[in-house]
Amino acid sequence: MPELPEVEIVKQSLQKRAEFKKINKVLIQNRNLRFKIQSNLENLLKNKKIIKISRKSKYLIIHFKNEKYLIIHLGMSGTLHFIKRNNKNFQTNLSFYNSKQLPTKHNHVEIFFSNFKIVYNDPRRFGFFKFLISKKELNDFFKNIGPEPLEASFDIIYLKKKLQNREKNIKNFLLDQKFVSGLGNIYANEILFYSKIDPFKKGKDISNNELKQIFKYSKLVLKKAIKKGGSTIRNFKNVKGNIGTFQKEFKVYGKEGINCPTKKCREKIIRFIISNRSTYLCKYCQK
DNA sequence: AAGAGGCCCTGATAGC
DNA sequence: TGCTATCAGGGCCTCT
Repeated sequence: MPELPEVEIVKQSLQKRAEFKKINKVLIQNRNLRFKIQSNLENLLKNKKIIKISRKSKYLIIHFKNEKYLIIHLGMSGTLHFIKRNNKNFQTNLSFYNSKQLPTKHNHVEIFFSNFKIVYNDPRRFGFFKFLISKKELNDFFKNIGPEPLEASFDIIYLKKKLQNREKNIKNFLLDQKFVSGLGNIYANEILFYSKIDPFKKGKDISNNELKQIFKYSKLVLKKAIKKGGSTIRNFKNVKGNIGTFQKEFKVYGKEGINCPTKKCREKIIRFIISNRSTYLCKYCQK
């Protein structure tokens, strides 16, 4: 589910419920995520109090004291579920919770607090958990991650410098986390539609005016998506929490064959594949 | 070095 | 009903 706006929404609800809370116990059902979960993660997290929860691009960062961090990435299909304890006899068993909303399969990690637990579910297992033991490890982890569109360092000068003389098309640039972080396939498509730029256009061919459009709409689209609670598509049954509505505002993503939403434009949205990712555009509006 | 594509994995859906 | 093919919100790795 997660591009920057969706991870931001998850972060906000995590903050509300788990910030300043102590982890009592961790149960790992399946360690084989994108990277194998380290064998001592349960011990590392046991009895640790969460002092802060933040987000960097599509990564969640759980902060503990003495510069210890847990990175959580949701991959393509990762979700976090909050399950309240409803039984005086606290048991580390899924069946002891009112968990009708919880999927029955792929609940890989359970993090127990005194009155609730957080369950990590991920059918495709492209997500991961990684524990970092110093500020330096944290900095190193993010050293190849570029600025988010909403950060100050993402400005016209930066854009121009990065795109000039480059053969790579602008769609791939927007998906390249080293160049700009937090965007994924949905928002890259949407931003290019708003900016009226052909996704196939090479970095070196992007005009100054087009740079301004990318600058403007990458911020605008993300802000609006966050405001709408993110996008919820391909809703997994029984999953609660994914209540975003930005998918209702998609202009081109998933709209193949639909009329272009631009007033007076009579073209239909078409779909191409760029680097194995579906790319939607109006060939009349996007030049 | 830069850029494109393969691949990790499961599930939903479409078409026969 | 049951196959098969295709597609999916990410990103690391390998090849050219």
